[in-house]
Amino acid sequence: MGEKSSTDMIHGNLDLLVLSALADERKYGYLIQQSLAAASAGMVHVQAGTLYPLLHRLEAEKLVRSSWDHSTGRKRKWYELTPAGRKRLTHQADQWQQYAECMSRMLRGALGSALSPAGGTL
Amino acid sequence: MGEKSSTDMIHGNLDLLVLSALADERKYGYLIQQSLAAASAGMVHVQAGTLYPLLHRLEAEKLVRSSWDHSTGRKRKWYELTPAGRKRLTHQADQWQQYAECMSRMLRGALGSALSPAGGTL
DNA sequence: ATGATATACATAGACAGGCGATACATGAAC
DNA sequence: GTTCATGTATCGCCTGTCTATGTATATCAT
Repeated sequence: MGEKSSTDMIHGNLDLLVLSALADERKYGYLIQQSLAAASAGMVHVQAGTLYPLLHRLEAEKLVRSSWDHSTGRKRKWYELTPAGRKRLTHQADQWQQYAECMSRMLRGALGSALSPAGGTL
Repeated sequence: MGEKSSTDMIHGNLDLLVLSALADERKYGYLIQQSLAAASAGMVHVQAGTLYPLLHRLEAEKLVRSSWDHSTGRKRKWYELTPAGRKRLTHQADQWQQYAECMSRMLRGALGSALSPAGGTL
């Protein structure tokens, strides 16, 4: 019930993930969704209702730019990183790394105690 | 100023951090605040307006239990993990670890490309 | 051909977590 | 006696994510 899906931890890092998905090549929304799912081995499911507004926001912030492709039957909106977006990607990835290491350190310490609690409540 | 503070990434993991702060010994709110800041070398600043409601929520979920101490001049509300809380801590820490590794893998891949972009836009 | 499913984009409303502001009370320092 | 650190608490706001819904085309099985 109270279980939080792993996608819950994503909060605040979705920008980063989407940016990272665009690092190697331009992609359209649906493709970003698929490639994130693939790259994360199914851990990351970005909902369409989350992704598209997010993409619009990134574009408004000039971190990505888009162009429509009507040549195929299904219209696709291709997104690519702007230089600013690429810069943001590296910066934010770096920040995340620092944060993750910090968390790991803290959790390692706590888990040591968790296995042998002071109160001996177990 | 679209800069997000590192505390922004905390979203959804604050429960976990607070739980971890209580792993080794019982603490009261203000002390949790201080010890998290110390353990994270200043990276994690839990606001009072965030912490206390969170603590109440954890207690409602039976993950922690509290008791007032009026013996000193300043009244303090001491919190300690329940067995359920300890279980949640280990479980959630494990989940986080998996998630973090996943993120790291994805970012490493992306950053490789970020330094040598396909479009050569740099 | 008809209907189900996958592709593809989009918006709207609800919800929850975290933040800033504010409040109040005690103890210590000056 | 006033200022600062301690200590707990609530409220309203913002933002990010989710669910539900809507539209339209391509593909595949029946």
